[in-house]
Amino acid sequence: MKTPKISEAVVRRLPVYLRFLNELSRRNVQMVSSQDLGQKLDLNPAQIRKDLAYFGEFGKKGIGYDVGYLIEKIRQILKLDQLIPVALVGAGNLGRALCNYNAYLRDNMKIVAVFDSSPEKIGVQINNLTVLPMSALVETIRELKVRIGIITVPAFEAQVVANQFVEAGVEAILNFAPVIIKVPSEIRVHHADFTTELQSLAYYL
Amino acid sequence: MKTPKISEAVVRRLPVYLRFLNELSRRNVQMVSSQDLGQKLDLNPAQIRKDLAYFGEFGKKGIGYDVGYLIEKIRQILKLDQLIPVALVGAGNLGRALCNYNAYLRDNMKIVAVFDSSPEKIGVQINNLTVLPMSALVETIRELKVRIGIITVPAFEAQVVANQFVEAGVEAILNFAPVIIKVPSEIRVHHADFTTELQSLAYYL
DNA sequence: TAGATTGTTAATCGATTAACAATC
DNA sequence: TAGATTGTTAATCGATTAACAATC
Repeated sequence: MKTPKISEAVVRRLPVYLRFLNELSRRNVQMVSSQDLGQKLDLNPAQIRKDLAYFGEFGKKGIGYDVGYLIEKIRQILKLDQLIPVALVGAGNLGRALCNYNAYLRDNMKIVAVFDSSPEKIGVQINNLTVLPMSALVETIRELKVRIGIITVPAFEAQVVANQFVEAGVEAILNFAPVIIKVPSEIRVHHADFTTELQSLAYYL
Repeated sequence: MKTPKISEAVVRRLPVYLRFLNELSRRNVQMVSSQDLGQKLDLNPAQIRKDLAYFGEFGKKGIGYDVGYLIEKIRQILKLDQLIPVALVGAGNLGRALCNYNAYLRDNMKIVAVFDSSPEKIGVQINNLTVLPMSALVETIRELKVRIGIITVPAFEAQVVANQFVEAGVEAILNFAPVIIKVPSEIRVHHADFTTELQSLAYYL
């Protein structure tokens, strides 16, 4: 489990593997080959084998991969074998959608705090969480040991929220606002903006 | 405006350029250099120049790019100079969030129809659209000349919805469901699943 | 003119794919 | 044993970056 420069492309595929493996597990499938995986996930089998081989020898030659064992290993790699507290800022439609999405509960990620800047949102209940004011952000995040912050505020507020996350000691940020946010290099930011997604799709019409 | 094999990476950056150029335009900035852009967007200036050069000579040597002109050109490239009707299936939290997101209205994309399979959702008003039953999907999409379909249903329903989109003649699909959907190769699919996004982020903790 | 910045070619870097020995 | 599939090296492919002549 050392890190000999794993590319981002590899890391992004791991959750996709995990998701499908979980489905196989639910269907009580015991073993799976890189060929099977490749077919279902539209990926080259050699690539899948190579991706996994970065982290260890998880398969059996001539047989394939044990589904349960591989799930366990990928969860370890992604650090999903521990509870990861997440905070979200922006209790709008998107924010509420993410809160209600409990799919990641199974994978040990949990939104433990929700914040908003507008007074009429504060105190509102979302999925047994009470929306807190921005003034409570830094302290609450420190108390709850939040490691990942999600930003679902309008673009013009995103950088301010990011700054607060950084101040509070968050290690990674998932930004849904349509703007590039700047943070110190030791903090990881992923951008998940669906307007750019939709616009790039238009190119192929 | 011919297509000498433009890579997906290039196409994905164009909306990011466009977004920032729009902001410059709002601020009445006339000209911008690849250096400026690169700094703001965390990209290599040479890459930006190369990306744009695939589509034409939009800049002026020694000067930079005219903001308004570049906006116009990128909008043409992305086909955002015409109205693009979009349909959405799945009137849950995420679906409603996307409907309310009117940011893409400015960019000529418009959600013109919303569908859901559960009876209690049908007839509900979302942003002056009435949620329609799945049985109306194919006919409505053909009538409204919908070109892009958005899927915000649970994973187990996503493939069925995709099949209906294909039958109705949609040209591209944006899938938010956490599952790989299979469509004929002439139809473009982008996956925008934030659970995989969040999980890959955990790797970097 | 001098300084700046593009468009483009060449060099570098990195990621994907093919191939195959090892082995279950 | 024969067939299948991994782990891994080598080959290929593609994308990013550097460099610089052209030129505003």
